[in-house]
This record gives sequence, C-alpha cells and structure tokens, in this order.
Amino acid sequence: MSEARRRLLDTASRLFYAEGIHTVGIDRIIAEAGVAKATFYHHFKAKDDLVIAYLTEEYGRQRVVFEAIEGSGTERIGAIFDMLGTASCGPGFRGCPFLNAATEFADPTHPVRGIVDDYRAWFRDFMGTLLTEAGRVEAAPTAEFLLVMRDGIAVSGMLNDVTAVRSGVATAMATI
Amino acid sequence: MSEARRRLLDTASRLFYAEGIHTVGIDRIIAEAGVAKATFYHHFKAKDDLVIAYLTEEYGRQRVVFEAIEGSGTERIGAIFDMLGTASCGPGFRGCPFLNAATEFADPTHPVRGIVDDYRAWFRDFMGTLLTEAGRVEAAPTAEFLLVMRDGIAVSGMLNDVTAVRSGVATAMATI
DNA sequence: ACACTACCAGACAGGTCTGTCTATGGTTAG
DNA sequence: CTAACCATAGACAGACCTGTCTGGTAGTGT
Repeated sequence: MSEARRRLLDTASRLFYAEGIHTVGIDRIIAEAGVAKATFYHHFKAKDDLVIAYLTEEYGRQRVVFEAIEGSGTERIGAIFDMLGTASCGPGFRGCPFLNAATEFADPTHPVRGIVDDYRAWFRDFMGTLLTEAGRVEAAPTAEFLLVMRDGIAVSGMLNDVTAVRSGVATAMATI
Repeated sequence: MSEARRRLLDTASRLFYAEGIHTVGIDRIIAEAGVAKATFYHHFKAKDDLVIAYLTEEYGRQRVVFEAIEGSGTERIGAIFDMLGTASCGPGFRGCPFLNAATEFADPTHPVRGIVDDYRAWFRDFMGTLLTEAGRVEAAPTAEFLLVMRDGIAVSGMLNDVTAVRSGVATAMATI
C-alpha cells in the first residue's frame, strides 16, 4: 500500500471512530493526513469507498486479534470476553465501530451494512465453533446469546457504564 | 402545546428515529410538518433544541409505558423484557433512540448525552427497585446486567438478528 | 529520452446545511 | 379597535460539504 493511502486510512480510521463518519469531512481527513485532494480521489472513488476500506480493515484487524487469543474450549471464550471487557473500559473507547457505522447508515441495503453483517456473522460463527469444540450441544443459541452480550458490553463501555461492563463480562463467563 | 410545535415534534421524532439525526435537515422537517421556517425558530432556538425535545419526550413516553406494565416481582421484569423483545423484532424498529443519539453525538459533554445518561440511570434504578421488591439481595449487579441485556437486545433487533433477540430475552428471563 | 505513476497545492462548481430576515395574514384578549 | 401573538411564504447569508479540474514536481522503469 502506498504511503499516502496508508496515511489516509489511518487518519480516517482515527477520526471516523472517535467523532463519527458523517461529522468528519474529506477536507479534514486530507488535511490531517497531509495528502492532496487529488491524491485522495486517486485512491478512493468517493468518501463511501474510504468508509468501506476503514470498516473492512477493522474487520480484518479484529479477526486477527480475536483468533490469536489462545486457550481451549470455554476458557478461550472467557479470555476473549475478558479482553472485550478490558478494551471497553479503556481510554479512547467509543463503542463498536460496526455498531456505530450501522447507526449512521440507516439504509440496510447500503454496502456499509453488508460489512457490519459480515462481521457479526463471523463473530457468531466463531463463538459457535468454540462452543462446539468445547462439546456444547446447544452451541447455536448460546452463540447468539454471546453476540447479544458482546453488543451490550460495547454499548455500556461507550457510555461509561463501567460496572455494567464488568457485570456483563462476569455473566457471560459464568454462562458458558 | 401549539399545533405547529406538535407537528414539528412528531415529524422530527419520526425522521430522526428512522433516518438519523444528522442526516435529517431542518428544511426536510419543516416541509413534512407543513410549518414555516420562522415558526420553527420561534418554537426552537436551534436544531439541537429540537433534538433535546425529541429525546426528552421519548424518555417520558418510555417511562410511562414501562412503568405501566403490571405484575409483581420478577414476573414484572419478565413482562418488560418480553415487551422489549417483541418491540425489537417489530416493523420499523431501528434500535434504541438513546443509543443511536449517543452514537451520533460523540462529545460526552453534549446536552444530548445528558438525557441518554438520565434514561439509562432511570432504567437501571427501575430494574434495581423491582429486583429489591422481589427480595433479591444482589439487586445492583443484576440491574447492571439487565441494562447490558437491554442494550444487546436493542442492537440485535436493529440489525435484524431476530434469533439473537429471542436468545437474549430468554437468557434475561432465565437469569432473574 | 520517454512514458508512467504518484504526489502536491489549491481553485472551483454545485449542492446542502443552519439560522436570520422581511413581509404578510389571521385570531384572540383587553 | 387595537395590540399581542401565532402563523405563513420564501429570500438570503455564510458556512460547509463532496467531487472535479488545472498545473506542477519527483521518481521509476524501459
């Protein structure tokens, strides 16, 4: 990836996540990235393309991080939710990038929503696989439940309900 | 309340909820409400005032609805979550108005975020009170957990994860 | 030497947004 | 009657947004 494109994506990721997608304009991104406007439109057909790239990259990043977490069976799920809880209470946390993007793009047929759906399907399947590995017969409904917990934890973290985050993590760990 | 103000609030509530706050402009609201621009600015100092009024009214509406649900002890909580689940799968559901607003207003010191905080504090306290009434000693952490569940259910409903909604409701009911 | 690609700076058009303003018409209370 | 109030229509300013375009620089491979 070219340096300019890298800087654009990094800047956009930081600003989109921290301040929202619609509220951050192209001018702001290219200024902070130190890139010319023509260069931006050379790399991205439109702003939506940048949004897509941002979410796609974030999706890949999270997959790598979560799938790298070691452990076996339900312990691994516990470690994942422990990490989720820690991240949700950490500095600079402003919720789940995918949930936030879905809120900003109300039209469910928009390409952005496709990535959000992909991410959620991956997480659900990942949990289902881990549960099956752990010998759970009722893996599917439990995986759904863990998806709901993940969402709730992310939201509570965004709104600084730290005790709720801890409570959610503890319950998720106790359930599995 | 004057008719014009009533129409403005109704139209704004409908559009803000369905399409998002930042994406819906004043011009659109006054056009669909059939109200002159000067009339709008006679009733609301700025767009933010309309947003505040929208969320404040929605807060009051939800309080009335939830507090009117009958039953005693944990059965009442079950009825509330049953209703939450049903609403989250219903037509036109696009998530929790407060969570969506919090996502759109990233600055936690913005007045909008104050209403969101108030709503969440009310829900948490309401659950805590019902749990205490039911004789639960560990009411506070369970109330926190129910807040997380509420968030997760709303998110899953917004993203059409209907089975996740049902799973979340079932777990919440089983837990309490 | 040449073509190609990546990059920069910044003007520009066309649209949208918020909020203000003028000018006018009803209705109601004193 | 008149003054206060609520409402209408719509022009307008100023800011911001996206996306296009011109023109110029630097490096790279053939």
